[in-house]
Amino acid sequence: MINQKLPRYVQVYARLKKQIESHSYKVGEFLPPEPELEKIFHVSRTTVRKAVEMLSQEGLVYIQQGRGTEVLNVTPTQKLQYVTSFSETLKEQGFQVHYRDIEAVLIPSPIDVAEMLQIQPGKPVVRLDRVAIVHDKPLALLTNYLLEDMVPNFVNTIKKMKSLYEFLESEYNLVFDSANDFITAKPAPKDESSILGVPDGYPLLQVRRISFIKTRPVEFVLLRIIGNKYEYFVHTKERPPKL
Amino acid sequence: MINQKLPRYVQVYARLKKQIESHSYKVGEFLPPEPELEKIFHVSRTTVRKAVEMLSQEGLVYIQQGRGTEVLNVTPTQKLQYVTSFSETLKEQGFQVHYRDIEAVLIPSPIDVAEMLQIQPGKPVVRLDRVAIVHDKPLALLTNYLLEDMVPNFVNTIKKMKSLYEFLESEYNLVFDSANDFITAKPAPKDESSILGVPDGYPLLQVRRISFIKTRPVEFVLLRIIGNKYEYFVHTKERPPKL
DNA sequence: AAGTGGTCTAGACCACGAA
DNA sequence: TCGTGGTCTAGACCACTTA
Repeated sequence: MINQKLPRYVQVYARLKKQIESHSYKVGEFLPPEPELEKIFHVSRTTVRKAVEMLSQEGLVYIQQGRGTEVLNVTPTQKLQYVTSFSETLKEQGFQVHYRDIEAVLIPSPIDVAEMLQIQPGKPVVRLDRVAIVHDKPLALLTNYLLEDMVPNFVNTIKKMKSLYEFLESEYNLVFDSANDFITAKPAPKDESSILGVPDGYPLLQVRRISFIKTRPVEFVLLRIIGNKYEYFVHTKERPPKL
Repeated sequence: MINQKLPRYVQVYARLKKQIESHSYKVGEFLPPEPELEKIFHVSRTTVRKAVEMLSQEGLVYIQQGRGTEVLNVTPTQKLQYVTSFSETLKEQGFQVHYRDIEAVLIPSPIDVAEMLQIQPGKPVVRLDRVAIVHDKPLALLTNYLLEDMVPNFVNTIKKMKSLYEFLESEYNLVFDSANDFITAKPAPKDESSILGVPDGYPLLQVRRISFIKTRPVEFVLLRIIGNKYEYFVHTKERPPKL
């Protein structure tokens, strides 16, 4: 076993997940009842329940009191409720992305960016501009602002990079814990439309993202995607209990 | 107590939430440690932890091993990670919405709708069209498709209705458990632009929603919102463990 | 070293769904 | 009625943060 140090409930979760994805447990069937799972994995009820709960959170199973835990069909778009980068999302959907016209500069933070990142205006940030290319055509413009002290010497090291988030993790050991996205539609201004190769005023899907490490905002992203070429997927869950 | 029948962890959750929202526990402060909470509420550790976990899921607190559980600042936009209707979302943000040109018809399901709802094409569905009005101006077009057998006699009963979801709950005892949204930007076609009062081809934020009860799709919604007049908010969380 | 949250157990009883 | 998942307890030990 590679993951000897992982908590038991994670191990149970992983093994169940593998069996679901390999169709050892087929869609529409039920998982073994919890007392069975206790015996199978030699763990307590609590541990079993936490593992199954994780599967449920991911949308892999549907738990019903009195009936059992049903295996659901996993659509590939279903997994995107976690913090992922634009390029990872596209890769999931089978598109090869690369970036052109990459440019990184160290600048004093503009007011709006400073506000988003909850820092003093003028505090240095790295601004990274890129054009996302899919099938040899521009799909989107990306502008990232990163706190300079989180990514020292960033500007000189980024020349080739497939995914920013993978780069940040490998080079700086930075992983975002959560993110807030604000999505809207807007007409493409002249400079953006010319780069993207669409008519002036063409609809763009604009995403403003603030990324957090613990509770601290460390990145602000402005994404402008050609409308009708990309869909943003969101899964929403049941409400919290009414009181 | 009104909620005598609720599980204890929900009661603990509710009381903690109330204290956070009334600033009895201030932003940046820490909740009492879990052993303290056990004593305060006279419950076991498990129960305390489940309650705190719920607060964390809602983004009200940030739990840190070895440090404590920190109270976070709650922005009003932060609560929208649950299934809500368009009008409820707008109301949260302080906008008064009402609907005009409400029209409901019983029709055989078109192919694309049938596909979304996983039913036979032609199976009867209720189609509901509305124009959402804010500040006396059109903001969005809404088209809902509902399985006919879920909402018998719907067409004759909807004349006045503030929120469809509230209506469905009170009249038919229908509450959606989850929903999938697909968001994109598209140019307004002629018929839609004239109703919305925007130029032909103006950017619209389009949301396609499939709503579920248990695992069964029961509603398909097509939302077309005037770009730049509305922001769709999404909070994404940490990833599941790497295996 | 002390105190926090994280994991885990064994066992009990309750609530719901199907037969 | 029986078997399922849901709630809850008391207690133990581990892992992390801070001092």
